[in-house]
Amino acid sequence: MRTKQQVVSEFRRTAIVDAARIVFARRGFAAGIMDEVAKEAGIAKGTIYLYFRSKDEVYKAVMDGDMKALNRNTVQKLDAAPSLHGKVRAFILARLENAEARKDFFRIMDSGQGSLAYTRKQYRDWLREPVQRLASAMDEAAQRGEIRRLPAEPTAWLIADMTRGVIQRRLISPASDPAETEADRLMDFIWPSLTAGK
Amino acid sequence: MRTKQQVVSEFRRTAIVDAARIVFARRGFAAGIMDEVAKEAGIAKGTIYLYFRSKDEVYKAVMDGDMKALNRNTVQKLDAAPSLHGKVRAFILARLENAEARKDFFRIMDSGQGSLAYTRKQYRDWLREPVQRLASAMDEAAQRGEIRRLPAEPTAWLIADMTRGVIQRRLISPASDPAETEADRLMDFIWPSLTAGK
DNA sequence: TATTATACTGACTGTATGGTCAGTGGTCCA
DNA sequence: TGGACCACTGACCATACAGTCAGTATAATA
Repeated sequence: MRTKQQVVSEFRRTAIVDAARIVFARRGFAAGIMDEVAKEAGIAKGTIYLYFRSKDEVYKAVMDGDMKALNRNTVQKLDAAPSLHGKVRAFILARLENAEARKDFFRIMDSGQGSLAYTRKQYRDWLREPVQRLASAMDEAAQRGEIRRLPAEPTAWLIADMTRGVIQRRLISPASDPAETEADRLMDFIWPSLTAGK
Repeated sequence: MRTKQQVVSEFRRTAIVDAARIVFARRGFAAGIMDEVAKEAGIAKGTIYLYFRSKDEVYKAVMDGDMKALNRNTVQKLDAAPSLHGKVRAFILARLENAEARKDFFRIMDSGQGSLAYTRKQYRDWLREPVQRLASAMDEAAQRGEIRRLPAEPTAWLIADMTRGVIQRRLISPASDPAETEADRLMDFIWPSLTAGK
């Protein structure tokens, strides 16, 4: 049973992280000032420092939370799809839609601002789980003869890289097509490559 | 005939831009302080402001110069290749090798720091020429029946996005394979997709 | 209701740094 | 040789902002 205290405390933490996400997305990490985060959260700046050690900690909290949610979401949709084709598409679509729904977060994460070293070091770890799921699915499909034999893990990373590249372009020049269309276009490109010679 | 004055002036500008590239790459834009740029260039800080209006201007000079050089290089190699396969590979390899050779610049450009808005707005324009060359080459090859018919420009952008994604990964986790190998791996993935059904 | 404990506030501090400008020294011409 | 010119210098200024902490409001307890 959580005490009233704990509930309030968690509420504040969440409010701060939410506010920080908005401010960092709007201005970037360096120009996203703590006074503004406080204002956005409707509290005094000092209060933030009751919950977080530093600006950097707040940044990490934003990144960690969103990244975990995104990866959970990706893995879930990937697992739910029956075929390999569906799984690859699910992976791509989950990333694209998330980028759409949470432009804020993706702008931060994309721009790699803030504790750069931290972001860099974490990036591969964050992505590892969904990518490895994808790789396993590809391995199994290859054994069933559905796709050609290819190095599953590098290829899965390649697909992740492609998706990321497309997301970045869509953030830069306002997305022209809906995520579904973009996912289909990507699949049109990827699938022949996986099945060539089959 | 350039006057002695002009020569010295150009020399200084270059020295400043070179120093700025190093410092910004080392620390990022925000933390790359002008005192350090001056020190790196072996001049006083005030001198920088004789040649550039602001820190932002210096940043733009770094980006513009490097971007133009990179694109010139890409187009040149692309044009030199005889076949479409060669052209696509040349495009990828040029980007990869440049990223390798000028990690500094790519770290800045990748991290999108500095005048963010500027970088974002320019990015598509910068890439447009090489990408459109690639698209034309693909169109021609499609007409010759070498590859399947597909929307050339979106596909060319996709290849550019893929390449960028791979470059980013190689910057994050120290590149394990030489650029040539990576280019081949990418081609193994891309080419079947372009020729599927042929 | 009085007392203690706890959460919160926001004015303030210290520092970092972009940009300035009065002064210096070297160069060139008369 | 003198002096006008100007590229260059670096101490200095103004500002912005992360983080602090003495003080206040609110809630819990007796």
